Amino acid sequence: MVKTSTLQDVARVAKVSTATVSRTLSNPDVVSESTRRRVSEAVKVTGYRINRAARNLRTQRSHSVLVLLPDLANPFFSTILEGISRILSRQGYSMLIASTKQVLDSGDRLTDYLDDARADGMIILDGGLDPDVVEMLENAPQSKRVLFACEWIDGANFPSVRCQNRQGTRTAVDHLYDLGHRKIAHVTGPEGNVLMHTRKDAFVTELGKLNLELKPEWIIAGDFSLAAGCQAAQAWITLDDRPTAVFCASDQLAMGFIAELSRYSFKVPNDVSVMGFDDIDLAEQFIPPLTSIRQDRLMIGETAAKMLMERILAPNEEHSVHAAVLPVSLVVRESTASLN
Amino acid sequence: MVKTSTLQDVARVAKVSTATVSRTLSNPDVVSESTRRRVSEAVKVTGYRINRAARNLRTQRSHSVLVLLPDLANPFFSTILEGISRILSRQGYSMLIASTKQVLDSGDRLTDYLDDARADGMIILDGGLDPDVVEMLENAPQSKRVLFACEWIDGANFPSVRCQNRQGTRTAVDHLYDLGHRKIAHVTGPEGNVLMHTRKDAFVTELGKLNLELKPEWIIAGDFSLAAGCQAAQAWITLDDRPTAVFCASDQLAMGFIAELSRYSFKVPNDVSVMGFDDIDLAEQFIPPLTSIRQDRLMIGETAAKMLMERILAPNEEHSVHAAVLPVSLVVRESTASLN
DNA sequence: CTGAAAGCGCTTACAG
DNA sequence: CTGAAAGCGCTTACAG
Repeated sequence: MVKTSTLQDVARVAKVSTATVSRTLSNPDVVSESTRRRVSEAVKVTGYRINRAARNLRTQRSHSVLVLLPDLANPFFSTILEGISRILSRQGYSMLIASTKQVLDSGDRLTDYLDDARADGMIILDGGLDPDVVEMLENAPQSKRVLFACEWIDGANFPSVRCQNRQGTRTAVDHLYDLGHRKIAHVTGPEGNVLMHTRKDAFVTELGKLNLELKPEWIIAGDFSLAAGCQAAQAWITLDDRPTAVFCASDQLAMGFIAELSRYSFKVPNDVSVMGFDDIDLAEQFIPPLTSIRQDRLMIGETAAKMLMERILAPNEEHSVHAAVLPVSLVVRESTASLN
Repeated sequence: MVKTSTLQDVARVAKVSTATVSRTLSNPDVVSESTRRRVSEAVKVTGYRINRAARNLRTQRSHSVLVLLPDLANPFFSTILEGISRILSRQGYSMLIASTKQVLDSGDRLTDYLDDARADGMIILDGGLDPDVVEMLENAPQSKRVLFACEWIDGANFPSVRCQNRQGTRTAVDHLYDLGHRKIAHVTGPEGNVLMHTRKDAFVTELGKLNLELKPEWIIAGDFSLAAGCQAAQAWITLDDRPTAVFCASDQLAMGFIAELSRYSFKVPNDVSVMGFDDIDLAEQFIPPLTSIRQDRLMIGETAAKMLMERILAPNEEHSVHAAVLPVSLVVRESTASLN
């Protein structure tokens, strides 16, 4: 372990006080031109790097943000992380990652990250927190630095970023309707999930508006996963009166659905139109390429990080945006077709 | 911002010194039973949480590890992160994530993370670092705390974790051979990538061993992506003498390859057997389900984290394992079939 | 087993 | 514009 140089070393070389070195580095305008030169020369000579642990302790800031995922292994989140990280690193902040399960299993509380000076704020991508965990978050003195993205907690008042789930669902149903479909099924996300309810509700509403029949068995319970999509396909197959189109609450569901159908020699879109939600990267390469509702995950991440940073850097200001709802768009590919 | 209680507060309540509180918390065996009780009572009363910034400064440890990815948006890495995170959190360490591009674009040096007390070590999942960056890492005083996973740097001496790339490639070729294929093509990873070269080299060697013909145009340049897989399919289609089997260096390549073929009405595996490498989650659900070489990404992550933690916690010991090479296995599904 | 004291490396009011 | 000094909240040799 080689000793790295400290502010003291720089001060000694530049023949100024450590206060002046610190000022030069963090607020150059406030020192004289010649001092600035001497200090930056000394920094170069000594190879000085600021010690962030020391700065963090002194400034009472960790300069880190925690991103909490339901599941680290879920690829849905990668692009969102990219967006978050871009904004954070631009502000000199680091991105800490953890999964809800790991944090809670280890006996830690979510608020510990804020309380023990590990993170200045957190972005939660998991709307499935237990009510008592949510309550603790709400009552935490630091609750102003907690923000939800993608999912959110109904009834709680955290700022959040999400996509237009209702609008996207309407667009999906309308697309199928415009293709001539009148019997449309929905494969849902997991029970209790806020996105599942929002999309299902919007689905039912839109069918009502269009005066379409909706048999109870046309709402097929799923959970966003490939495997659930496969099971949903089984359910569809056994129906007496099969819907001619299926709107799945996620692309993974749609892919599983189509994959399973093909094992039973059903053709998509010839035998049934299928569409998803999210427009993940693979949707385009799937066979058939998947019609989907696109959400801009990079923008979700960037928006969430910007909103959180505002709250961290100016905690006492009023922040105009409390919930950012980002646009979605219909991407028509080959898994949906006219009813003929 | 509510004031959280400090060691001082706990000491006052427990009527002991801060030294004793600190000891009780970090090394309970060394204090008396009664002290232990008084302190833990005081901790409860005050709601004390350790301030990690202070501890980090005092102990000269950040209690964080940086994981460096080539690209945050690539889902290949998610399970590896899960594995790393499990081990780290068990040791009270946090996981910092950044992408090579972002770090270097921001003007920071990779070694800054180690030098400025942000991270105690780093796991690099990017074998494509520029030679000057590698040189800087090697010469850094902290180079003992740098470890590569999945990919590595040829010629550099960092500890690393990887899968059996050669063995996996041999297994893939043998599988196709056993099915009766004698004309086998290979779609490679990106030029310059260490996995690409390893797998290509192993492929050529194995074909040689089996006395199989290998025309130069049967090695098709790719880059691990879906899009490259599509292009490779185009290349395969235009061949006069088409190989009857194709070994792709990644599952994404294989999926792109198959997707594109299907647009030209070629059937897999009837017209050509195709297999991938990695066995990503989706491989099983693809149509047809993809034959692949499975690498255990969870174990890669866990092994990497364990090896790094050993080096962080016992920097002066000799560490027996310098390179961990983890087993792969053949997963036979429906994208490969007997030549008939 | 316990306490007094030093010190990790910064930043920042305060005074000049 | 600059410096002396205090202090962020811990841990740990040292002494008893």
